[in-house]
Amino acid sequence: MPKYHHGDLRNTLVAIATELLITEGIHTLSLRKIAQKAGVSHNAPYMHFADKEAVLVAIALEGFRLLSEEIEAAIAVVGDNIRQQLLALSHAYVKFAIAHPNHIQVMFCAYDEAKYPDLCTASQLALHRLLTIVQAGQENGSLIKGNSYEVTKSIWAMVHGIAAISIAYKTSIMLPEKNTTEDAVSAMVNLLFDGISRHSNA
Amino acid sequence: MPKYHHGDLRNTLVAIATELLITEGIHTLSLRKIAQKAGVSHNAPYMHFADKEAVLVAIALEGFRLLSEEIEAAIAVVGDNIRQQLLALSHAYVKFAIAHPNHIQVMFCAYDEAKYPDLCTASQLALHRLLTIVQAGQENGSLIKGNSYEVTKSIWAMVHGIAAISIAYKTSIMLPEKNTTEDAVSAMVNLLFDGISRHSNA
DNA sequence: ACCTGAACACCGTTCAAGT
DNA sequence: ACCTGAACACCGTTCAAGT
Repeated sequence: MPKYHHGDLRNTLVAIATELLITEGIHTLSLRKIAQKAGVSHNAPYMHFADKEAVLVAIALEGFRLLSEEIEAAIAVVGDNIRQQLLALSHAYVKFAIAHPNHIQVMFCAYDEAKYPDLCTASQLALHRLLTIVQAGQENGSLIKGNSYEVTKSIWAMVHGIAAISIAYKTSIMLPEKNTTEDAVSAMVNLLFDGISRHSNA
Repeated sequence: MPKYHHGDLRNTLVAIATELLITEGIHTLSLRKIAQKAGVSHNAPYMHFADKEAVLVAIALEGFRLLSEEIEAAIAVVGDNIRQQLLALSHAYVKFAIAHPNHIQVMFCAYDEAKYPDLCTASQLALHRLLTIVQAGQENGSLIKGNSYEVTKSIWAMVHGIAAISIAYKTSIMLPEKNTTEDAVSAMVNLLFDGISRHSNA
C-alpha cells in the first residue's frame, strides 16, 4: 500500500523501528528486519542513518516527544495547585515508563552526547515543563526558594528512579500489590514534596 | 597459566565476562569472545549457562554484591547520625553507578524475575542496609514514623534516579560543573531528607 | 560430566555497481 | 541521490561426536 522506494523512507524506518521495539523488544530489533518490513534492501537504511545507533537515537527523540505530550495532557486536567500539578506530572512519567519500558530504555542509553546533541536538548525540553511548575511554586510561595534547577532535578530523579526500578523488577519490589500504582507513586513523591514545600510537617 | 578445561570454568567465565563488560562495554560483549579469552571452545559456556542472558544475570548478581560492599564501607566510616549515614549510602550508590555504568546497566535490565528469583532477592538484600537505617531513624525519632518500606523505596528511587540520569546524560545535565558530585548529590537528597525528617524547615 | 567441530540462521557494515 | 547484491567478519544456539 504505501509507496516506499521513494519519498520519505527515513520516517518510515523510524516508525517501523518503533513499532518493532514496542512489540518485540530491544534485543531482537535489527536493521535488517526493519529494512525488510519497509520493503527495501537490507542496507537502504544506511542512506538515512550512519549506523544502527543513529536509528535508536531517532526512536529516543520520538520518545521524548511522546513523553512531553503525555505530561502536558496530564497537567492540563488538574487545577492551578502546584502540588497537584507535580503529582500529575509524576504519575504521567511513571505510567509512560511502565507502558513503554522498551522505549524508555532506548531513551536512557548513554549515547555519545557530542555525537547526538539533539538528544540532550530533547531530554532537557521534556523536563522544561517541570521547571516551570517549580518556578511558579517558588513564586507563589508554595515551594521553598532555593535553586530551582536543584529542586527540578531532585523531582526528576525521584520519578525516574521509581520508573526504572519498577521496570527492572516488574513493579513487585517498588509498588506493593494492595495499592494502585498511583497511590504508591503519590506516597513516595509526597515525601519529597514535603521536603521542598514551605510549611511542611503538616 | 590458569588451568581451565577442568575445575571451575563457571567462575572463570563470569570473571572474564565482567572484565570485558567493564573494559569494552555491553554492546561488544559476546559469549564467543568470553570463551576465547578463557581458552575454551565457543560453546563450552553452554555447559554452565543456559544462554547469554544467564551470564548477564551472573554478572548482575556479582554487581549487587559489590554495591553492597561499597555501601557498607561508606557507612562504616561515619558516625551514628542517621542523616550522615543516609548521605554516605547515597554517595556510595551514585559513585558506584558512575564508576561502573556498564555494570549498573546489566543489573537493571528487566530480566524475567520468575526465571531468576536470585536476582530479585539480591537487589532486595542490597537495599536491606538502607531499610535498617530508616528503621533506626524512626526509632530514635529523627525520621517520621510512617511506613518504613515507603520511606526506604523513596530514597532508593531518588538515588537510583540521580545515578541513571547522570550516566545516560554524562553528568552534564544532572550534576552542575561548579560543584563536586558529592555536593550535587547532597543538595538533592537533602531535599528528600527534609521531607522525611521530624522538625524539618530548619 | 565436560568439551569440541561443524553447521544453521542470523547480525552490522562496507563496497562496487546499477538507475 | 537513492537503492541493490555480493561479500566480510562476526553473532547465539544446536547437535552429533569425542573423552
